[in-house]
Amino acid sequence: MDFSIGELARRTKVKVPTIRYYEQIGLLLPPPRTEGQQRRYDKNAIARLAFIKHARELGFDIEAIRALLSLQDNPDQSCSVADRIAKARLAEVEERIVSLNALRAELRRMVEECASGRVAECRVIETLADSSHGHGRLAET
Amino acid sequence: MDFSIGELARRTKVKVPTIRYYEQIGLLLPPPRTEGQQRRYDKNAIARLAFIKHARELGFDIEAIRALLSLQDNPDQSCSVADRIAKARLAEVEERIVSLNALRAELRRMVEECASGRVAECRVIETLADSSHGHGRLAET
DNA sequence: CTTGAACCTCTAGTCACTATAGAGAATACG
DNA sequence: CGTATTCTCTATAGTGACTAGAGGTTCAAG
Repeated sequence: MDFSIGELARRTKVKVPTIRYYEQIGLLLPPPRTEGQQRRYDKNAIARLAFIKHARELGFDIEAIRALLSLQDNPDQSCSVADRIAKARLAEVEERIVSLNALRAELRRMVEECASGRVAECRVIETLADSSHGHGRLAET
Repeated sequence: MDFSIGELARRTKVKVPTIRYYEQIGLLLPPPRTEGQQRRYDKNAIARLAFIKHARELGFDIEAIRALLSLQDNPDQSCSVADRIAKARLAEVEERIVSLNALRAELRRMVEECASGRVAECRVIETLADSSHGHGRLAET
């Protein structure tokens, strides 16, 4: 019925050091320990960790997840906070897609125009050296 | 003809500490100093820093930029290395766009289905808690 | 009982900066 | 020339979300 951190890692596909890290920053409660101080988990831990994992995959940051978890723990509250967090994340993602599309366009142009000759006439290098590019923060990746 | 680090920062829109950082990691050569040990730059520094800035905006990492700069410094080499670096970056960006599109779809579904009632029946929280989601690393943002 | 995989804590490293502190240098104005 | 303001200097630490490593302990199988 209860199992080790390695088993939890296997079942959730979250790495062992990451689980310990989540405990350290307070996303996971410290579980009971064996006499030898090894952590023992139950299926509630799987559910909570799966929640965290899924939220991370969707790009929510730790603070957002902390808020979402506390909502999950208090199901009588209004869900407007959850809604707001999700909408904010959606807006970020949409903005990001726009700038990555611009990025892709410029990279494609660069690559297509490269004649694979000498650097002296390379469009890749030339494009980078060209200072007439006004875009703000395109990348951040 | 020569100017301070603050002036270079203003002209390239790269922050002063970032310029010093680039010097520290060897992307920019240490410039001459005044008697009082303040850095003095010329227009070559503007060009090089603009190159770096543009490459960063396109999401090239420091190591890639180091390679691109060394190509720029030796224009007789083949440009196939530059081509390869740019293509690799393009591939990264395209992969990223694909996963962000999947992300956007899931977030939209979440947000649309949220009836803004109690958390107990909130689709946002429910979706996150649902462990039947097999996508690998979607986000990383 | 012995082996060896899995576990423990703690510290430091990743990336590309950004922030802060405390001190000295340069410039504008009166 | 004095002084006030702004700029610059170095050095160190912090960011987010982990990941890697050292060095030691515990557990379960055989």
